Amino acid sequence: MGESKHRHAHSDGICQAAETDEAEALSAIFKLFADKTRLRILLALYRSPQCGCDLAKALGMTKSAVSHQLALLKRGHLVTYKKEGKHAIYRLADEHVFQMIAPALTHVREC
Amino acid sequence: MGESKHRHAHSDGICQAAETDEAEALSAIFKLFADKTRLRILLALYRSPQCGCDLAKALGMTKSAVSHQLALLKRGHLVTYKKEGKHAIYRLADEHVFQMIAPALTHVREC
DNA sequence: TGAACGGTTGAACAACTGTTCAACTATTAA
DNA sequence: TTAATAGTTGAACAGTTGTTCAACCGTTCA
Repeated sequence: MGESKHRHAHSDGICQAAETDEAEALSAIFKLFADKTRLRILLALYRSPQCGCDLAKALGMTKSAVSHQLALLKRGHLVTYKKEGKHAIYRLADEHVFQMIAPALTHVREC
Repeated sequence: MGESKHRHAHSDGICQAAETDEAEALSAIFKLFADKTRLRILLALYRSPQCGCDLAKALGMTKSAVSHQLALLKRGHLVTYKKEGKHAIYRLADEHVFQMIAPALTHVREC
């Protein structure tokens, strides 16, 4: 119990991930962030929840392209939406999105 | 100064990223994490620095495949290496790697 | 009713990506 | 020297992925 082969006291969870196919699940999440369009959508929704129509205008892309990407983000539980008449208002699912992006931003700006 | 259109007090950095092509740089980093093999390499190096040869054995992959992925990780400043005789000892570049993976792991386990 | 708008969907295409293979360099040991 | 090991590299291939296009559904408003 008290002994450990690891250098890091907080590494148990991460080391476990290395040995199982949890790595596959992990990569699936990172894939969602690994696209410029999806990132811009997430960042726009972070600023304020909005409908797909406004997103398309803000990004200068077609409704279809945005809808396809939103579908992936929905499937990955990164965004939620509720229908309001003609519109579908999208918003970030939780604070994880911010917690994922912030350290990446730090890394970008330090390189 | 005191007023803000945003819901989040800590959002300035992130909102800036949405408007510039910093989103492209961001996605480039996430791409490095968005592959099972590269994640397994990073997680193995987190446990302990080691040579490419041992990595290949641990992952059950060819030296070539591992070397290709290590080259990408080097280019992205996620790992460093030093040559020691025949071997090249790889290690994580900094703590960012852990800070990027930890919240993703949380998200995986909560879904 | 019908037109306009918001949104979704599937197929098709081009672009990208990860692995394999073969050839190569460099170091170590016999 | 030769053989073996560690590692890199570029081309080629298959698999994946993001956008476009066209067709479609549901809601609103005239």
